[in-house]
Amino acid sequence: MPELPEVETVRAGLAPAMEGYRLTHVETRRGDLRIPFPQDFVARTQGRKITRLYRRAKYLLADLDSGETLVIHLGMSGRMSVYSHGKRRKLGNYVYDMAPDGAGTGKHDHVVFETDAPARIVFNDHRRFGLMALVDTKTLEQDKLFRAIGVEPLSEDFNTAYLARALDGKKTPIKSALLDQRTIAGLGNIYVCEALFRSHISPKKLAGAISREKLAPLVAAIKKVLKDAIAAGGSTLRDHAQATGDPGNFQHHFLVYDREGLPCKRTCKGTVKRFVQAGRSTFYCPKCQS
DNA sequence: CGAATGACCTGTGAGC
DNA sequence: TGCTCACAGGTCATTC
Repeated sequence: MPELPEVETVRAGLAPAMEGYRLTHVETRRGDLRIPFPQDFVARTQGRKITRLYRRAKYLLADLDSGETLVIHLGMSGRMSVYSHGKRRKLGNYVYDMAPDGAGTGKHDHVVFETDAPARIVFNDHRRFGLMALVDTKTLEQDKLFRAIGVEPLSEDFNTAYLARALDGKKTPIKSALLDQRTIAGLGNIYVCEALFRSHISPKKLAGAISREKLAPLVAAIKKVLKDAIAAGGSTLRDHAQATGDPGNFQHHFLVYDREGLPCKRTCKGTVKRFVQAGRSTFYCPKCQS
């Protein structure tokens, strides 16, 4: 599911039910996610207050009042769903439904948190590429999971100068370079395809061979497509849902992704092609991306 | 060293 | 109806 806009959308929907609240009950229902839970996961989370909920790259991070940070990655198919206790309830700008019978006991419901919002938060991930971990908050950025991660694309640190330096001399195609989390944090297959289309750059172009004049439009396109996607609640192809259960809407704004064989949305009269690059589908218009 | 490949896991939709 | 195949938002270990 989730690239930066989807994770950011989930974060925004979780915050009213988690931030500032206490985890009154924690249950792990299945331990074999991508990284198995620590044995004492419940002991280290239950009873703790969440002081801050934020995002780094495609990770959701919840600082606990114990000095540890709960790290959550949604993998390809992970969801975090919030259900209100007792009645449908508005918290912040979100309205949360009551839990249907059996919420949190499904086949792929791996973790259930109760908070004193009061709400039940269910982590569901049928492919189990996701993970939860606990790391020391003070040394989070040095942790194995984070120490090699590149800049946040929506920060001021991500600019033409940074990208020029990051791509300099790289002989890998630009598509692969942008997917590499060490270059930029949070881009995935959809938004790389969309950003390259929007800046007229072929995904096959070698990263180090992109002209200086094309870097500024690429940086701008990345920021714009991510912001627009966040505003739309992310893209729902199959699995992505917001914390309220609602789908995202940005899939209706794709210009190339998942449009194989359809006409290019520009006036070039080209046709969108799909091919496999580094094991992933790439969508592009050969006529107006070079 | 950097870059390419396949493995991890389940579900779904297309085609026969 | 039911089979088989291709494919899906990500990362990581292994190989060249």
